[in-house]
Amino acid sequence: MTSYSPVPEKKHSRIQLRNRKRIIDAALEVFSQHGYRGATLDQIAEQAGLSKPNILYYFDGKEAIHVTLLNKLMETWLDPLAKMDPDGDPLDEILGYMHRKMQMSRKFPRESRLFANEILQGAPRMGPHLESGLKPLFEEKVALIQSWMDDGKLAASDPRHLIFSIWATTQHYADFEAQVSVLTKGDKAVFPGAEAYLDTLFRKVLEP
Amino acid sequence: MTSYSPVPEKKHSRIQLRNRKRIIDAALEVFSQHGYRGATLDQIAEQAGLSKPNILYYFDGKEAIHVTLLNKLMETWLDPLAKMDPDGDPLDEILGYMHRKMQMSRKFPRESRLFANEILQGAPRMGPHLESGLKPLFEEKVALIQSWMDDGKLAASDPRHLIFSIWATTQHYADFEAQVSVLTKGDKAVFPGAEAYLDTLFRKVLEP
DNA sequence: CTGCTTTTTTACCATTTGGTAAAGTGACGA
DNA sequence: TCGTCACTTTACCAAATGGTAAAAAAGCAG
Repeated sequence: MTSYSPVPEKKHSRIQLRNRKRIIDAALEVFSQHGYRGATLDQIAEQAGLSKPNILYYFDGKEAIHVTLLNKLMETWLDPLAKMDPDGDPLDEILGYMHRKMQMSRKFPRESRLFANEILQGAPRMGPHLESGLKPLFEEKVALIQSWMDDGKLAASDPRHLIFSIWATTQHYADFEAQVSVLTKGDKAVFPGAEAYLDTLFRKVLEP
Repeated sequence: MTSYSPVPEKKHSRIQLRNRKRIIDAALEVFSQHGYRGATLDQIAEQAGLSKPNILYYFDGKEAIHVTLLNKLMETWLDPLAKMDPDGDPLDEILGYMHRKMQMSRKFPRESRLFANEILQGAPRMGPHLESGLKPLFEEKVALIQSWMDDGKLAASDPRHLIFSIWATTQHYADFEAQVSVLTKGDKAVFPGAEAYLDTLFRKVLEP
């Protein structure tokens, strides 16, 4: 069992904890804005309020920071889907999921863009995580939705493309914010409008 | 009037034309895969089969290549939307638009990722184009769709979010291909399935 | 206080990368 | 065949960037 920390085993002092958190926060800011290659250790250092060598005291390198960040956020990212309840009302569960994803776009746009960047580049540092983290969850929920459709509780369609369309439409507002904001300038209620629109949209596809 | 070309005015020899095209093609490949900062002139040079200084003989620099590329592709990118016909059948026109966008994702995924990269980073080299190229067209079509809705030819909803959702869902298959392919491994008919699903989806929102 | 460990800084380094100067090569008309 | 102009290559350079070594400073247990 190797550790990411420079200290061999889990010896996390208060300073250790505080600075590692600072670095991860700074890295989220910088990586999500510039992508992996576009981000520099100097930028992360400045954002974190630490010197570059000091950052390398806490992490083994640029890539280690990025991987740690991705790992840390993976659970948060999958959480809304994991919360989809097999025992709940099918329509409520899926619309609820869509709304939770929308909240993610609204509250965590940096996290959204971080993942978007990584996937766009072909997921070079996240391939394994897609297989081991996302895929099983995806398949579980696809099967769940399929069973709801088979039971006639939802209109039949391809559950995989349904999930893709939820991801696409909700993440769009975070990932393509630069474009959305140009095209909706002056509208203070873009997110509420989007939520209302998507609610109607998915309700119409899903209602039996 | 300044020109991008090293030759002051429009003196485009055969070699000039051929090599500029090679460079643009190579740049599309490299920029779409690695993003602006991630791409290097050496990569573009190798892909183009030319030396780096030779590339700089044809273009003023990395940024000039990127800007030229973006400009060249802008029209192609907006074309499907521009083709939406005010005199056509509303439902056919919008679904037709969606299908044309889907074709773009299928046939020009690199172009899609190029734009996605640029927007994700906040459109630093495309801001003006969004304002001058995309925005007027967007607003024209929003007004058109709104008038169709006002006339009762389509179910009422927010035309802006409708267009966003078409962009999001169709481009998803190109931009997040790395993720889609992991989750649909073995399925040879992802695109046809997506098209059928999206056809149903938008038909249900749009039908009055 | 004291000695030891953890943390931070200073001073570097090697590589990569965008870019340039200038010499060389080739095509083509007079 | 020669001169000119368009194109290409060779040999560089300065800045940026990821990373390191080692000294200095700060914590902290006794």
